[in-house]
Amino acid sequence: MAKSAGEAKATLKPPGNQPKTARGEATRKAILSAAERVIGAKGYNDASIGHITSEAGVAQGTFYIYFSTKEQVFSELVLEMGRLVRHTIAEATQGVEDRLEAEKAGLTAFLEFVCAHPDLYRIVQEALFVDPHAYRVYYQTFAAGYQAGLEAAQEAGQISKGDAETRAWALMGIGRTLGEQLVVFKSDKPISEIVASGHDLIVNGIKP
Amino acid sequence: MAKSAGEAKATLKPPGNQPKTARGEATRKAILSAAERVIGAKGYNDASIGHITSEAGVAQGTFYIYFSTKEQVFSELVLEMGRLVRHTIAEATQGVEDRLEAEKAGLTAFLEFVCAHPDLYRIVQEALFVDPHAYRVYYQTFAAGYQAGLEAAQEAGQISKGDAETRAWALMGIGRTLGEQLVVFKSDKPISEIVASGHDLIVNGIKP
DNA sequence: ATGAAACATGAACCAGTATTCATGTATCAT
DNA sequence: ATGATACATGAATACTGGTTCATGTTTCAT
Repeated sequence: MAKSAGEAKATLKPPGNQPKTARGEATRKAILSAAERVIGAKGYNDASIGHITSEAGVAQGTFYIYFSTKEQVFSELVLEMGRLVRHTIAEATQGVEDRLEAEKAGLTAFLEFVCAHPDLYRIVQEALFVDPHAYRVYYQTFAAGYQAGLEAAQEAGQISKGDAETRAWALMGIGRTLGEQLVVFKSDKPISEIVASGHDLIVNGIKP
Repeated sequence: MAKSAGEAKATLKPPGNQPKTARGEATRKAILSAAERVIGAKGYNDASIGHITSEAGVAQGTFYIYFSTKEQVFSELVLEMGRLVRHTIAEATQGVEDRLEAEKAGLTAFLEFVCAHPDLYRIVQEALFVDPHAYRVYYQTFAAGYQAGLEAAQEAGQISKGDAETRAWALMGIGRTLGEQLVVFKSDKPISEIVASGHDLIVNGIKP
């Protein structure tokens, strides 16, 4: 019942137009992927529709067959980034019983991900201005999952007691900034070293 | 000698025009402060010169008496933000002998600062796209200072040994994200609590 | 085959806005 | 007083770039 209504008037969003053919599907993907590269490289404002479509190898008007607005393609990228990151980390920590080990695996996976997708990484930051809602969703979803994980680990006695919400944000911040050091500031330090130092900090702190 | 040359051709930057009168000084400040509010609120692109000047209570042309370009006023804001933050933290940690205590004082000062200047905080993030150079300078300067402090504390045996560079970035990330939680996500958690939890994490880690 | 739906094109439209400029007005040293 | 310099104005300029549209072309069910 709730489902049938959603089709006619799109309870949540009018997504431009969804392709109905394999050809359309391919074109839409081409545009989306071009947008990722172009926006990631030049930023939202300097990335014109013309740039994006020419990178995708289609005419300018084609863009508006699949996206109703420039902002929409951006939002979609942010959403996709969120799903990808969470999926990547979930996969990497799958089956790791010890939380401290899971932290290490998660941090490693995250840093590898941002190295593989430097564009997407920058895009999320710009969302704070271009699409604040997407930005909030991105971080709040991530933080909520993180917090739940920490709380479970506390119950299990795998980590010390503490304010899981603040911890979640703080740990997220560590990953974020270390990722930025890699991608934005182009550090050549190997990921394994960064993870080792970062993880030691997370586990033991800095007290003598 | 070095000075006299600097005047004619500005070795470092042509700062639009520096005012030479108290009146000019005041106008320039008014524009800069209006720019902070407007850009902070609407973002760089949606903040037009018209918005800024009308907020400042001057005509549009007046802007170009003091700034040669829209980007320049932005850069100046980022630079100012950097100086302000570093100054604020330096002041707060002044004379605190123990590094662990200094961390707490610094984190508190930082969070209080971002609460007092939410606009400036957002502006720095946007610099990644609008003025990447200013962005890099901001974080690298901050990180370098942080790292030096950590290294000194290590020598003094006040904190454990570890990769000071990575630690500096990680700790910066904690402050950054906790500040964001406050300002962007409007958490109502009192700063003292956030600091307590964050500081405990920094000092002791999360191991059981 | 064939008509309709989906897809594609790129030139034209148009709104917004950064920047310039010709024309004033205030301030101050002499 | 008076000329010079700093400061202020706001309309005009110039250009960018998102979006639309009239016109094709491809795909596919029947």
